[in-house]
Amino acid sequence: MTTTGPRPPTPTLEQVAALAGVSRATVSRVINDSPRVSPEARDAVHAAVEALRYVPNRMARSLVTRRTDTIALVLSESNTQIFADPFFARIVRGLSARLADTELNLVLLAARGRREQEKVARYVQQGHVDGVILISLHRDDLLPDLLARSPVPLVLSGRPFDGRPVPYVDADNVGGAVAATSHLLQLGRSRIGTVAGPLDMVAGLDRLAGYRAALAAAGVPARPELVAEGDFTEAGGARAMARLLGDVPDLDAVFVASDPMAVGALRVLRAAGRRVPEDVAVVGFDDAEVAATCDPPLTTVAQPLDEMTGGLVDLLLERIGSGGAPAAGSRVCGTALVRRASA
Amino acid sequence: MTTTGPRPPTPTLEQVAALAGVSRATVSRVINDSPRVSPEARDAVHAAVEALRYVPNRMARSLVTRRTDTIALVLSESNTQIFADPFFARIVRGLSARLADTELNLVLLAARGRREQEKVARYVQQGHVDGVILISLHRDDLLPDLLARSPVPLVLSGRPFDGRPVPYVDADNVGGAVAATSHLLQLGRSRIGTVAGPLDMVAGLDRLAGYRAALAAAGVPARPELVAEGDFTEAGGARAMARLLGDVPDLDAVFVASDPMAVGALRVLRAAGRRVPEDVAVVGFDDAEVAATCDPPLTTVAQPLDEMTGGLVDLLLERIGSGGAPAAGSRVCGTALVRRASA
DNA sequence: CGGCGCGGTGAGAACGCTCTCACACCTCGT
DNA sequence: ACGAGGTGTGAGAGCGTTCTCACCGCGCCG
Repeated sequence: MTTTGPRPPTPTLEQVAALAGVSRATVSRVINDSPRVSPEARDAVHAAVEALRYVPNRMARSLVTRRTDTIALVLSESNTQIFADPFFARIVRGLSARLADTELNLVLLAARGRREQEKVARYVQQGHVDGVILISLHRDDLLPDLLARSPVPLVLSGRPFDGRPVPYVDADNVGGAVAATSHLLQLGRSRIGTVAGPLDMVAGLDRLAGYRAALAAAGVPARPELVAEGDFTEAGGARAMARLLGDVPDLDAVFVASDPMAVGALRVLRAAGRRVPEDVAVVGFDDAEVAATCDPPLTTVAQPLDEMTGGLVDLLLERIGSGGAPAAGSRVCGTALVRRASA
Repeated sequence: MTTTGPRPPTPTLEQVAALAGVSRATVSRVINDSPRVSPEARDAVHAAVEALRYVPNRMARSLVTRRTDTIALVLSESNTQIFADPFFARIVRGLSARLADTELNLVLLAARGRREQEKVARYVQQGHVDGVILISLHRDDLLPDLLARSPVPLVLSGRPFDGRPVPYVDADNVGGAVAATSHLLQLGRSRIGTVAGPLDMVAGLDRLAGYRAALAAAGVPARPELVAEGDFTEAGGARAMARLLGDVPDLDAVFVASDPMAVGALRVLRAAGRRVPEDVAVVGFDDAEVAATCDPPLTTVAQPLDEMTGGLVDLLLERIGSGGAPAAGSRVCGTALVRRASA
């Protein structure tokens, strides 16, 4: 008969020890598989664990070890757009995969708006996690400061705004944008526009800077009307493309700062009767899955995502291991132009 | 000079007490603002907390209170598609908002593949969270069983497959689909197809059942070629629509089981030269943001998301409060047809 | 044959908090 | 004037782990 009432008490180490006929210490040794245990004791303990369905209490363990074996991926976004970005999904997948055969757990914390950011900061400060990976940073984001205040190791996905001493992993956004734009120049295009990312994010800024640098290096004069700001979403890319096309009807190429935006741009170009790449050549950024499947397949700048997620985790673990040691070791990963049909 | 080395020791209650000239117990009372503390003591403690930048250690607290003030939203998905679904983003937003002015924290746990599911189950069992909300259930999902095994309260977003005694909150998918399909019938359409959701999910199944029920009630014979299965994504919707159009060229209406799929369907219809709603009337499901902005604006079935997320939280808190008490109180929320231009 | 090392074990002290008591003090009412 | 009742406080016992020690018995070398 199932009785209503308080939770059934979960078994403790003590009870396992009693059942196995050994001491708490021995059970603890078995659980953490220390070598110094006789096979008999080990078997007895395993049997008792099995019988009692014993699961260690993490709170108690963490209290003494001062580790939680959990790291947080914090997304600081005012809207929930970020979820929709395939880049984000790939980061999550990459991190999970990287942590798959470790003891470490990954939790996602979403913080939109000041109150939630403070709540997340508190969560971290209270010691729920061993380290934090912070993603999707905007210029006025409070979270880096809030988190830097606590002793919990922090690494950033993407270079921070002001040169604060927080280690990070980033793609070479400038280099990638230069490669993309140079490619369009080599194609003989001269009226090259760009759909930039949000300019309150470093990735948006850097990709725009790369675009400008490539043009400048080729001696092409900068024309402000060739730049339209997007927000990394497909809809935003479409809007920006429409603006560009309106202002510069004879546009013959465009560098779009993310693949979702490029998909939106392609749609607008087609609707406007422009052929891609004949009339307008298009290069994207990210090498998202959609880049290979859209029509026409998108020439784009690939980021080494596995290397980046791996770097993020390595950096974080290193800092955790060293007790929050020196803030060195940031990494910028090279990008590669992937040629497809659109340019 | 910043020295390399182990973490600076975080202050403890003891130290705050010493500085404030009171006992641990009093500090604890102030922290948990119990009424039985004199103003002087309260001020002294607050000052000490401030001075030491004291933050309570959650592990220690949880060890004795047996609460973590954290609940988990677990997404069980083999791919990371779910992130891209605006429905998911709205759930997260709704839950966060609902928890905003409580002490409760929300963490997201992603589990794709068996190993990650087991890892998530272990995380929950070890006592990291007070309760779990499980979302995006497929038929063969292990997680409900894995989680039901632990004493941690669980509620489902969406009705479970077999009638297991787990409380849930769901939209009236059947009713919504009936309303959508009936609407198309009332428009005088007779060759009504459907782009169904994945048939290993209850929402997919129920919406298809509603479509069939409405047709049957109207005496319209069922034609298998009028049903194409999608996967709730835009690309999947486009594929399914293309299939449908190929098999049934004289289709005059379609009920699409999610708005992202409907957007894909609209694109395919336009590419095929069909006017919406003149040639083919389209009804979606979800009332996602995109439904209002796409072209033409989408007639769709709205789910009361705030009610649903609220219900989820209420149900869970109730069970947490009662120590995992009876599995009653599941809730099915009514839906409403939102008329726009597409049908 | 006595010590020495070593593998296996258990007793007990932390870890940082909450919470139950018991106690001191300070009104009141009679 | 004296107990009853309330208010603020502190001592101390846990919560379920880990980890340091000390201990025991054994084989081995000198």
